[in-house]
Amino acid sequence: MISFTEENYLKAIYKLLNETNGEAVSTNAIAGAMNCKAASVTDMIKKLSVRKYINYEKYQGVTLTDLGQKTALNIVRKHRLWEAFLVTKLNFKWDEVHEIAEQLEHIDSKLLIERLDAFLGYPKFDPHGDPIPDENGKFPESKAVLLSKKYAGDKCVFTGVADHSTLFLNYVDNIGIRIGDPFTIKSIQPFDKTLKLILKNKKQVDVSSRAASNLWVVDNK
Amino acid sequence: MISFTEENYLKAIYKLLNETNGEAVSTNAIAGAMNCKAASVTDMIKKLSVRKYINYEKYQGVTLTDLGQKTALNIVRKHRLWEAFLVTKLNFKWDEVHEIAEQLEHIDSKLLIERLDAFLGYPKFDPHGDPIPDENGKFPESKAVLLSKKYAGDKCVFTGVADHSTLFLNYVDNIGIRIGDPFTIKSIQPFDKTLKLILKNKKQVDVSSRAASNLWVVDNK
DNA sequence: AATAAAATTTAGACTTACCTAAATATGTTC
DNA sequence: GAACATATTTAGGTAAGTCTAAATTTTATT
Ligand SMILES: [Mn+2]
Ligand SMILES: [Mn+2]
Ligand SMILES: [Mn+2]
Ligand SMILES: [Mn+2]
Repeated sequence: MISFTEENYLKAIYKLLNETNGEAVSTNAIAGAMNCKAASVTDMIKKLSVRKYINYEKYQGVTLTDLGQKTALNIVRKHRLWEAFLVTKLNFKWDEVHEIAEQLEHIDSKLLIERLDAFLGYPKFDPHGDPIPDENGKFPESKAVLLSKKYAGDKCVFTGVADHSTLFLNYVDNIGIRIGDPFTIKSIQPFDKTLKLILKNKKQVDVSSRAASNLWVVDNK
Repeated sequence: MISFTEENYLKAIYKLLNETNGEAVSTNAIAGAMNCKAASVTDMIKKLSVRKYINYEKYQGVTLTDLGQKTALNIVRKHRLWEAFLVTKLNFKWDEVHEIAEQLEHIDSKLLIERLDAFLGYPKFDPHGDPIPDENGKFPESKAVLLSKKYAGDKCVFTGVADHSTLFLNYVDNIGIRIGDPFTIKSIQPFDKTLKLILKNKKQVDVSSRAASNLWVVDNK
């Protein structure tokens, strides 16, 4: 049996490995993510290593084994399915679901997740546009790129956020775009790269370069 | 903050107090319910007593304080709402939900439970016919009595089970009665008190005295 | 290559929730 | 009301997960 704490470490290591593009994750980085001290991390990674969830050599950081990756992806899957449930069935806002999903992701029942997935209609993305891996850990295809990479005249569909903070989510709410909404880039201010967007309701909004680099979009047609 | 373990102790004490009709619950009884040793119970009840969840005097057993009762009822509420969710929304059978609800009952979010309750249409009873207390710990009215107390000729509606074991739940499934079903007691065998029931589909079934004392019913008209 | 700085590990401790074995209190029987 | 049986508590210990402080290794700088 795997404990909540072990699951949280694996999830943290999984996320950090994404940021390092697969480079071994440092003890300090894990301590930062887990909000604990490096000494505690050393204890835990020794244990996870013995249990074959991670590859670990003293002073060299860690990577996930296949078992560790599979386990981490299952937690990510559960987290995102529960977030989808909270938003689509229980009318939560997308900035209210993360904390609750942090708890629900540890519920241990394969059947429950199968049934929940079916109940939700096998969603491919969560309320923040994050892809939901299937039971084998496979992610859905996605051609999303950051809005900051696009050009004036491009027609896009808003598909997700890279920043999950309440501050940013509220900012996006206020702009008036929702996941799935199409828009056109009217112009990009040469000086500071502020984008002027035309939304589907014809309204125009300015989006800072900083904000644009936290918005995922796909081409529209 | 209250731990999962503390919550489980309070729930166990709550259930045992029901069985003793309010008489102080013994250390051994709690150990039996919690599947642990009496010495562990003594440790825990000292702690729960310090935290004002229970009334405890050495060697005299325990009762719940108002805080303890309120806390226990909230766990019962969550347990039963989650069971209702699993059965009515995720198509679980009534004998499959208890273990999962044992986990879900510890999820900590007032808003989640409010939303879940609304999503389910404010159910008053769970899939086993057990009453769901409201957010103030108040139970719905119920006039249910055990089938074993009824007489030949009585018309009843089946409202719940007193025994939650898979064995008994499957037995009830096989008899062919479901919660909410009406039936008439055709006769009661004088020798062993076996009841002969006439179901709504005209089928007749025999129900042993033992089974009848685990079936809750209300009068039908 | 030597030294300084930063990262990591080790050592020793604390808390929670559990255990066994021993001590003590309660209750039951004669 | 002794003596025995049973229930409960106390004493001392373990494992998980955390901490601080000290030791060690790696990395960066001169
Ligand atoms: Mn989240
Ligand atoms: Mn998400
Ligand atoms: Mn149950
Ligand atoms: Mn139930």
